Amino acid sequence: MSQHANLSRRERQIMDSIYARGEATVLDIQNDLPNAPTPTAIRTMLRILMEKSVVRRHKAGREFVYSPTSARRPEGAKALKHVIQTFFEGSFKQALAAQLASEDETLTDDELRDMVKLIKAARAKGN
Amino acid sequence: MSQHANLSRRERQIMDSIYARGEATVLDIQNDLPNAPTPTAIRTMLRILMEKSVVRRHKAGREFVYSPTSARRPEGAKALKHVIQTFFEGSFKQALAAQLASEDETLTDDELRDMVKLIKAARAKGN
DNA sequence: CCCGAAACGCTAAATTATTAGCGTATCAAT
DNA sequence: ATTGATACGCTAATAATTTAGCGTTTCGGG
Repeated sequence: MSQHANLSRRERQIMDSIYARGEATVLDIQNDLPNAPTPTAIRTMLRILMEKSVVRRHKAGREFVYSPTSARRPEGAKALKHVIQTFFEGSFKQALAAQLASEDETLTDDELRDMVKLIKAARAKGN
Repeated sequence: MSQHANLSRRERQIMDSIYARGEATVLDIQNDLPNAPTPTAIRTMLRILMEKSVVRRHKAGREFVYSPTSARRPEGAKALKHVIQTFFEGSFKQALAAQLASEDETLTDDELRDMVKLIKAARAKGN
């Protein structure tokens, strides 16, 4: 199971921030968090997350930069799968339909065209 | 923002169970939860979730059946969007690519064909 | 009608999560 | 070298979550 699922609310929010950015400083994270606490509080969470081995860090100048220990794509795939399982009866197709029906259309025509290509390539490969 | 994001870990797990099933009894939920606590504990969480107005319930025979107050699809769309934002740089296309690349191929050829149709229809409509 | 099984709610206890306080270290500019 | 600004970690407090205990209710079968 994705480690993500076992994290507390704050821990997850912090991981979301780090994943969305690729890597992040304490201040980056503070900017992303809803009802952000003090930097010190965030550092405490980060220390815990390090103890759990879900983040690591390196020094950049005077400050630390935090990044996930698990690569983004695999984690994303798991998260995606979970959402599809929970809300779309396990059907990616339904998720796609929902996205296409979404009001705030974020998909450009170019992207749609690319997606068709991706799918066709997958079908070809599947044969 | 999706209410989902503000819930505690257990609350979220419970909501996931209810959403995945459409509706659920206490025992259903207990079956779904990792490290499931006693039914009484689950009832407490459900009571809290009711106070937060995220679930409602109705009686079926001797027991209660719980269901979400927010419809599944809109919630799913929000959850999906969040995952895409967090792990795929906001690009649904990338999420699709990840899914297609996924080892455990859950997408049948039929589904892929349908997806192409959906996309084409969306493009046509977009013009 | 009475009993046992199964479900329930309330409430208090225990565990976790979340936060801030406070003293220390680092760095750059004077 | 001293000062000021910024970042840090440890630790203890506060707050929230999570859990189980216990008495009550409900329902079906004897």
